[in-house]
Amino acid sequence: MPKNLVIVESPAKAKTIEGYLGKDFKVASSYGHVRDLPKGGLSVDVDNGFLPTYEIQADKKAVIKELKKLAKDAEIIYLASDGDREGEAISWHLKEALDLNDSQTRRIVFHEITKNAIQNALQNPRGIDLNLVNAQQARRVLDRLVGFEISPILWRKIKGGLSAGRVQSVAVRLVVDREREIDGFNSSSSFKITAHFIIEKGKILNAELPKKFESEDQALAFLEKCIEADFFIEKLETKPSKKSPAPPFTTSTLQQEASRKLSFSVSQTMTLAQKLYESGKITYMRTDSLNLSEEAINAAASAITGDFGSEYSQSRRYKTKSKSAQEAHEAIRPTDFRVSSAGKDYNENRLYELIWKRAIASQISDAQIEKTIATVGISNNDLKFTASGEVIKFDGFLKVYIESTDDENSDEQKGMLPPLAEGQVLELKDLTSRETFTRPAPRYTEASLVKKLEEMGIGRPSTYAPTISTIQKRGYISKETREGRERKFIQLVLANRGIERTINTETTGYEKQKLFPTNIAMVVNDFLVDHFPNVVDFSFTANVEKEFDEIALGEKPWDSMISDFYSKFHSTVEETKLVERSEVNKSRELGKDPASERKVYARLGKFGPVIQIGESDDDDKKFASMRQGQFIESISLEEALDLFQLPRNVGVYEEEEVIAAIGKFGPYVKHNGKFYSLGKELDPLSVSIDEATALINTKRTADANMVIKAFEGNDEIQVLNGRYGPYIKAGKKNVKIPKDQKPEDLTLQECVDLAEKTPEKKFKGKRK
DNA sequence: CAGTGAGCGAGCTTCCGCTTGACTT
Repeated sequence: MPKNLVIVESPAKAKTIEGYLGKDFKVASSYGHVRDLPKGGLSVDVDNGFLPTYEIQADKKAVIKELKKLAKDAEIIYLASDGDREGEAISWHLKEALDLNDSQTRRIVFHEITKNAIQNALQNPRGIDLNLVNAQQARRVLDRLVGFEISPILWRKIKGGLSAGRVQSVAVRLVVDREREIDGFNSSSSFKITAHFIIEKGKILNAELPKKFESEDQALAFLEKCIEADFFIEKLETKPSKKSPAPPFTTSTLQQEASRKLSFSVSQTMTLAQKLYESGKITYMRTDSLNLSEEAINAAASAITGDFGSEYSQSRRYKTKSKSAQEAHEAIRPTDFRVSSAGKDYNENRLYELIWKRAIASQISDAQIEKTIATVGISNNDLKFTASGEVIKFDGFLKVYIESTDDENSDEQKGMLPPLAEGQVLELKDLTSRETFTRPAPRYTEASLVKKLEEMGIGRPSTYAPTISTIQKRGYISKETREGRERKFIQLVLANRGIERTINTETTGYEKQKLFPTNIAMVVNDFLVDHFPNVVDFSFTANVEKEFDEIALGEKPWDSMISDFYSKFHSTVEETKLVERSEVNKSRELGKDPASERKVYARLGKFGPVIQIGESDDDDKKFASMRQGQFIESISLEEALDLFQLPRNVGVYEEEEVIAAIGKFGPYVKHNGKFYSLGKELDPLSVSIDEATALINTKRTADANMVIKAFEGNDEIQVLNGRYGPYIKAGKKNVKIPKDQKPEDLTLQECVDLAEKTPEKKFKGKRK
């Protein structure tokens, strides 16, 4: 029987550590926090020193029972939860819940999972730091007070089930503010000049004018002057430069890169990383630390030297910039740098590879680059073109990893310039002036919102993914892909001494998986900004964090900090209860309906944003739901009136009426009881009877062709032609047909075999 | 795969931060 019990937070960690310690140690896990404020009510005694009531969480009863049993058999119990505020509190709650006495209890902390670090920690035990525990308690109580006092006001004034909180309300505010910024953005255009020069046979020099022209006339004047001009290399500069690798991943940077490079959602990244962690492939994935253990740095150096040569090895130690970082873990890295590929499936594999590359690159030498800038003079003008190129002299870390950016305007990789000499005369091939438009700040993606929150010190690595999903579940934010619209731009091209003007089109505003606020988010946000400006202030978290730090240092009692906050906060809560519902959910008057001469309003109705024609006390007032992407604050009268044209009678086909409308799944036409989706090209307001019948007929032929093969005596299994190609339908299972198989040649047995080989599909949809 | 929208009242919803599985269309 082991005489020592070590309790850590994570079971995977427990397993690893048990391997490091001898027979005298049993290592168990608490699975995170074990006690919390009860779910049901406030459970904070605001009249009595804010005394919290704690209870063992329902899902931790079994854990506590097991830990109690282990503790009874042990002489010494080491509480080894993380060394941060939350970890200290976990140790204290464990001590309370397990009824441990001081003499048998030790508190130990380690920052990396290595044999040395753990043995070192065991040699240096201490007691529980109650100041740190109190700082956590203050954090917990503050969040409960804010969340549980504001949310019920939202239920009464706006809609049931809504929520507000220190973290989520700021996240929503960021998205709402950005949407309004985009809505109010006035795009202006200017003219950018690029030139192609012929150097020698086949070699072309691309150059651009650093100055943009404000108007087409100015651009045209420049081009006209260039007809008579000579061009020459005025200056050639070569500068050595270097590039350094990015530090290894933290939770937030991993989420960002996996989003940009692999198109993973924030929660998908975390689920995959969790699997890699549990199978021992990577270190802990919820961390804000850039630190690598000495052992890891040495292991990386030896892997790099072995794979690429010693000139590629450059050990680096990174310091975490963010103040809020709590450094309880290492950065995210592979547990074994020699393994460049791991994971149980395609996506685990891709995520592992990303982590491996980033971590190993952080320990590889800088890339040495030679940058060349050529200045092209114009004989009859003081303006100059520039052309730049770079040559990689030593690739260094670029051999394995290139970081991506969110910046949509960032230059693609620059190539090498053709051989040039100062004074060299250039032959102009063509010169283009293209109208370009200024763009507003981009909408957030899940990952870029996490990045922003982290920069502001709001939220923690363990909560980024849940926060992003909460604000979507509450109906504040939706993640959408939206088609862009076409925009015309002017282009002037000078070639062969003549200038040609064309008007071309480009697509703008295409948004892929971006975050859009809903009307409810706007109403809730405005309410919070009006009445609780301090709580949704972008620096609220940073301010209270400073106070939590003071509590942790023993410089301030936790309950007086909470009391200072609460007295003002709670009186605001009481005042706010008196605010009228109609004051919070204002209806906006859009104008008059020309048909009925009645007023038109936009407001948040019981079932969502709605347009209303007629006064609220009219018996025959009319309603229409607003469409996605329409906002109460910005919808025009014209757009609003359009909504009343649906459902619309498109015409008659085969003696049956064709109706166009918008349903739950988007715009559709209905004919003879069947629905046909209109897709993105056709608008239900303008779709013609010809377009509608064409759609009905294509869908019919597709239906007729759907069954490729059926088997006699077995109606469970069929070979079908689906949207993504042929597939086998075996009961409820859909099985893709391998490329080397012809669908029409499949036998029943082959279908059965393929179906059996395919694992049950995991559910990926929304939970009810 | 709609059109809904009164007012009353009971009883429900909610926070953030630590952890994993169990569960569902």
